Amino acid sequence: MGTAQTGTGARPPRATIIDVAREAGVSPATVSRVLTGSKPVSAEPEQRVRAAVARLGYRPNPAAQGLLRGTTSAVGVVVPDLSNPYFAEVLKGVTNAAQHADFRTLVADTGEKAGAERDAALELSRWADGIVLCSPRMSQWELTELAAAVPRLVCVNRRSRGTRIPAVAVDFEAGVASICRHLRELGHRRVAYLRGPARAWSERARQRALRAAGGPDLEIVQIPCGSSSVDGHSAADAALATGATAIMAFSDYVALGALARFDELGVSVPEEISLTGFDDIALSRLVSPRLTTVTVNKQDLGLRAWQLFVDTGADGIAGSVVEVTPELVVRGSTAAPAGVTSPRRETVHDR
Amino acid sequence: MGTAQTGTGARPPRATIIDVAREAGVSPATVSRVLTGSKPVSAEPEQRVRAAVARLGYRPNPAAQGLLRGTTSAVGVVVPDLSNPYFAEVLKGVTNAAQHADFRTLVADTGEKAGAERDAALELSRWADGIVLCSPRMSQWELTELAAAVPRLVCVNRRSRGTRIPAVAVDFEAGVASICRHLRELGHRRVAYLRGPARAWSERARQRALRAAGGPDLEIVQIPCGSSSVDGHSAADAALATGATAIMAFSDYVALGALARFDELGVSVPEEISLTGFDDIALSRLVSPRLTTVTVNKQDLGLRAWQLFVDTGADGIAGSVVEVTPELVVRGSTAAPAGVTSPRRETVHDR
DNA sequence: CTGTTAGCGCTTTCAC
DNA sequence: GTGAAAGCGCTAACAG
Repeated sequence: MGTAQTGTGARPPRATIIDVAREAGVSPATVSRVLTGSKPVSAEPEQRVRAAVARLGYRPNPAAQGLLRGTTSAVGVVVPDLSNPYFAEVLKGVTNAAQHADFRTLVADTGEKAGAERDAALELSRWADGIVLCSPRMSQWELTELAAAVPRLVCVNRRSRGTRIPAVAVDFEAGVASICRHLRELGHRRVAYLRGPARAWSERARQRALRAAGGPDLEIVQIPCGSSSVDGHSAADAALATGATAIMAFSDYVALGALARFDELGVSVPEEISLTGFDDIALSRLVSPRLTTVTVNKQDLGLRAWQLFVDTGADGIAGSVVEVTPELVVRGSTAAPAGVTSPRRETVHDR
Repeated sequence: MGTAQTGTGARPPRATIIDVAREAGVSPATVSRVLTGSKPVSAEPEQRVRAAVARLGYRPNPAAQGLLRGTTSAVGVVVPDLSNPYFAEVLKGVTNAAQHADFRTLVADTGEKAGAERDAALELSRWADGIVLCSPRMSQWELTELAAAVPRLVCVNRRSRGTRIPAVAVDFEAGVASICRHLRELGHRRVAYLRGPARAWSERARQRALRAAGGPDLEIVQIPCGSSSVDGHSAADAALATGATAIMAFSDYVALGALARFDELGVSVPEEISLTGFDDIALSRLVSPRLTTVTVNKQDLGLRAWQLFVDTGADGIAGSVVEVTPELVVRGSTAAPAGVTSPRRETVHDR
């Protein structure tokens, strides 16, 4: 159908509803009614309107609609780092769900800078009906302030006790506990923990779990590290120096960095040292040995954030918190420490 | 500053410019002039306006501004798959650049479905001043049609001969050629190529390069594969069965899948078989052996796409094409084939 | 069932 | 240098 003029030449000014009305020989109101279905229109004019819409390639101007309706049909997503597959997956989860509901997704990357989060969220919120804030690094106080300024703020991986901010969060305590249990069962007694960013709520949650899990039969040695694979690579030597028989990394990403370092050093995993991650990113099953970790459905996290966003009425009530419990997946990177003949369980729970 | 009411309770209806005007004892026009700087305003009223703005937490309604100005200050990015780190990086590049210019970024994920691209782009374009289309899988004809319907369409990794669509694209031919040269120099004479998606322009470009590189001293055996690591994992056996001494994968992601399969099979890389990727994603230097590949700055690709978007006037002229030449990085996954004592170059060009 | 009218929040002439 | 008024494109009241 040679309707649209192809390629070359000047672009026609975008058709307005008035153009369509004129073209169809009806009033703008009728066009609107056909398009929104807000009120019944008889068959014959409806046909003419639809034909005119198609002929002119008309699509309503969302700015005008938004101005009138007072909503944007958009949701903003603020993430610390799009390069991090974890956040990319969460974003994908939100986007897919939003697309399904005819919502647009706006995205902002704060470059891991806690100071940028507030402004990014505030700015995006002008253009959106609400914000999904991923793993905010900002202070509790700032977050509370922000929640007051933004209509419908939903957090991912950040629960705030005092407030009514809806959130979906991984149960980091449970995840860390299951890793600790696994290592203890294998016979490990001394574990080095590669710490995440101090400002991250998820790191503080992990610390709570470690305090609970640590004891006379499981000593935890803390190693400052970070959240990237480069951090893991750098911290690996210090972890090794502690004499621990197992290393628990803040995340899979960090663990992969440590694994690469061990490879360089000729330290074999899991024979000489066991290694665990957190999150189960795609690559963790592509490395050798495959990484024992705790699995989190990241897209699902995004989907649930979207649902909270929807549930949270525009009036700002409802403040439910969804907790997602991660599952341990035992793969090749953990084994009994050298010398311990605990029955190495070959039952890999993977898949 | 107890300005913002914190947390609890009902949200105040967002302040309008009229509220500010009343609060400051001036007319809305003056408020507008202060905020946009479109015309000079004397000092004293300006102070009162700024104070009122701060007190009320006023921020202009972008829908109203957009309606009046006819622009959205937003750019749409359409990608096949946000889970793919390649596209996540490109998106990050665009977003960062856009943020810098006070533009919002809208994102859509087409789930690798060629049929969804057109609709996603069209829909996003209603809300944006233009679209960055990443690695479109749609037909040339569809793309041309789309370019006519969307103001300012910029493609990433897709050049179209006949049209004036601005694009930034990796020089896949040069990348493939450099890999072929590298393998031939090592002494390989028979190479299996793991094919990408047939619809991808980048795959067709690779095929052109392979036709040029193949010959009596370098036989290329084509293996149908795909673009994911799972595809690479599945196709690895067939590639092995060809008797080739080296495998060239469509991308790093695919190569990592193949590498995992070789690990399962106990086939050692590069001793028994050499393996190459394409793109140099972050994980390729975390696996063992580290992957020989061709490096592409993916965020830079996004940045350049943004620049093209800016350059392309709203009138739709200018149709320049930027070509990015990738560089070979030789790492541990390639070596001379067994039996050939070509001087194994230990000079790793990495970093 | 359909057309006319008013107005969403803002910017920008046009007068003063 | 400032205010009044018109209008961006659309939808929701109102008439008819």
